[in-house]
Amino acid sequence: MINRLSTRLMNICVASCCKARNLVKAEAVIVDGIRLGILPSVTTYNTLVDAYCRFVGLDVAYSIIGRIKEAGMRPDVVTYNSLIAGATRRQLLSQVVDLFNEMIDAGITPDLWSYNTLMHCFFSLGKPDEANRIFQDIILSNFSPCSTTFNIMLHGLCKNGYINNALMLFRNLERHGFIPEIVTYNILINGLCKHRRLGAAREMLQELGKSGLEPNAITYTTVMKCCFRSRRYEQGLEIMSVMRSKGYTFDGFSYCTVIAALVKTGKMDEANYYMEEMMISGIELDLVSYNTLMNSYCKEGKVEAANQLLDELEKGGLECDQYSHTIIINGLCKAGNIEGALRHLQYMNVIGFKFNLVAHNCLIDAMCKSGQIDRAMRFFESMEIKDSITYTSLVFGLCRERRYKCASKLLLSCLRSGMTILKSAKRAVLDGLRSSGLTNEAKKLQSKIRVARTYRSDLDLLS
DNA sequence: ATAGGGTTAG
Repeated sequence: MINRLSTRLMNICVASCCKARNLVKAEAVIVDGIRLGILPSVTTYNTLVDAYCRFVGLDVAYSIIGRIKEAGMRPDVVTYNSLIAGATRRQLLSQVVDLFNEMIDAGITPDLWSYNTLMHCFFSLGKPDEANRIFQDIILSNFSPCSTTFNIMLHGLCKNGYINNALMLFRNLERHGFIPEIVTYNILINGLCKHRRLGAAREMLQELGKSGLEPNAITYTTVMKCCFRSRRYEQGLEIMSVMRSKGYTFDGFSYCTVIAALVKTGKMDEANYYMEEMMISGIELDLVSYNTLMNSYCKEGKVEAANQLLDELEKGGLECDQYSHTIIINGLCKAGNIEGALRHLQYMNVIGFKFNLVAHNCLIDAMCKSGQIDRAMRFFESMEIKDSITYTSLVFGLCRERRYKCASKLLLSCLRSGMTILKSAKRAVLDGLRSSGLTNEAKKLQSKIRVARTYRSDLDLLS
């Protein structure tokens, strides 16, 4: 009895060390416990599995299964659920599937948590059909879905472009005996904002108010971000001041939203003010905060400082992502250092990052703006993926060099690939053709643009 | 022990 109580105490200690990301101390607590004759339970190990998954790596977490067996116990459904969640966070589908099978082979029956996580995994990998199959299985099986099941489903539908299906499911929630939570509303408001359905988002916000729930910091940050995205900066900043005056948590997410918007609009004084405030607020800076700071440095031309920050965060145990590197590449481009940017792009490639469209677009634009249009065209040919931003930069670049015929060809191939292009880019080409006496070419281009548009809307109707 | 908001390019 005393020992079991001690085990529970040990679990509380281990959990608190894990929460503080101090895994060395967590292990030390276990060693000390064993010395005193207190044996860890599966729960103790499960706590470790989750922490190793989150903060160290999947392999180390997985190796705990061996330790559980050595201690004469068996891993349980929680052990596997934690590992599956870890693999899901890292988007490792094959490992998720392997773990699932291994769990079943070990005679452990997956529970609702397992299926919820699996569903989330499929959604985050862009496999909505598979996720939906799991959802149907849950509904038809003996499990009763819980609120998380519905929230994961709604979020997954929104993220995969099925906002209308999400709304339909939302309207049917009551039939499933489920009352929307604040999380549910936040998921839908965000989905509507991302699909630029601001009116519907506002209605949802009102509905949230009427339901008796209070919007929280996440709701506010979502709506604020939406304002910035639709270039209503004043309105966004107003929401920020409401948040602050009403005493809502103003955390790293909110700071990054505001700082990025200020940097984007060139309001560097205000951006610096909030950056300073964020840094002295005691909020632990995470990767996204660092990326936001790096981008701000770059905007001021301090690429070296941004690079230092990149080293600093890696020394601090964080791992740079493609945003970090793209921000540096963009910074180098904007500072006119195309060679440096190309070197960094190659470095990204060497350390295992996949093709990054944004980084390539930065380089295309920089080459165009520095008068190296032929180099830009060669670089363009080498790109495995292109989008409307790639084309826009090049079309403007070609117009700047008065190569209107070439610009016209590129414009058409953009439209014919089903992409849209800025109106101002079309106008630059048409005006250019006319001003250089190619009136006939301009007319032809205009009608071809019209044909491309009709064709595109036919495609839209078909899909 | 799973779910919601933040960072890059024309």
